[in-house]
Amino acid sequence: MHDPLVKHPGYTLRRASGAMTAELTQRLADHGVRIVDATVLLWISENPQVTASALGRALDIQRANMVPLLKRLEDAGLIERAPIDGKSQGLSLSEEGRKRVPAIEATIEAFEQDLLARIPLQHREHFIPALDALWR
Amino acid sequence: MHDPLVKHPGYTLRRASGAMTAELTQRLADHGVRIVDATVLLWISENPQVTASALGRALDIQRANMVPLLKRLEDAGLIERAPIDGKSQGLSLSEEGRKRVPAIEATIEAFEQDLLARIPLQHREHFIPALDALWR
DNA sequence: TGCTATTGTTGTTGCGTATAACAATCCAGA
DNA sequence: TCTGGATTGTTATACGCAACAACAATAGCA
Repeated sequence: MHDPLVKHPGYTLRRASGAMTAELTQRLADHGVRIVDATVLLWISENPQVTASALGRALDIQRANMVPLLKRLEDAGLIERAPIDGKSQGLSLSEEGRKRVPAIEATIEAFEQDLLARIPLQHREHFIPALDALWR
Repeated sequence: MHDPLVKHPGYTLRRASGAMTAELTQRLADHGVRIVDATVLLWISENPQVTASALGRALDIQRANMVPLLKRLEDAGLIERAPIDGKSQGLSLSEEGRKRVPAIEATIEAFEQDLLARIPLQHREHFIPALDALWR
């Protein structure tokens, strides 16, 4: 059967992204978090007191969609909110969050290493620069 | 604000894929089709009488999810089904489908070219080989 | 012939994202 | 200082895509 989309960068990009996303989702399931949860936790860890809106802008997540996401993390006892002023609230890791984020981070780091290791050596250094040109 | 995921290939891959997917979705909207519709149409065009199951296997789409997809294309008058035997049916482009697929294909080709053009020259030839290693 | 695998299908669920709207609050310019 | 526009968090709703379980009908092989 003939594949009309072999050698098409956009198609290849979508397929590769889908495969890697599925794998990371699987690995993070052991920690009870989704990819987007882990991403947000890492951002909050690195930027304490960041605001929900600012976080949404950085990750390209609509403000409205941050609501259930943060609620989930708060219900899981991983993050805390503290009012900054009358309308903004700063996000930070809770005690429990600080305890569990390192393992999540380690899982992500291991995944990233494994991903990179699958790319033939001669192409490896070009991977991130090429992708960066498509969205940064 | 510090981004904890800069230089992470998996994260970069997801972001680049998302950006490109959004752009292609936009471009294909002019033709009234989604990305997955266009992909299926191209496959059927290159493989007349292909079966729904075989198509699903090639594109990693569950058999069950092919049903509404093909129904949409059939309702739009773009494809036709012809029984192969008692349980399989061959898919092919309809008259209308053959008329409209070339423009859709041209849109995709233009998109792929534009995508590639955004990647700095020294990284360009490494793009597809690197991605292929992640899913093929 | 009989058993297993395959095909198309239905129904349901979950996840991620998009849009519109709203009240409360802020901030900067007149 | 006042005020109008922008921002923040939130609700509700919808869409697109993928996953799973189950089923009847059929095909193909032992």
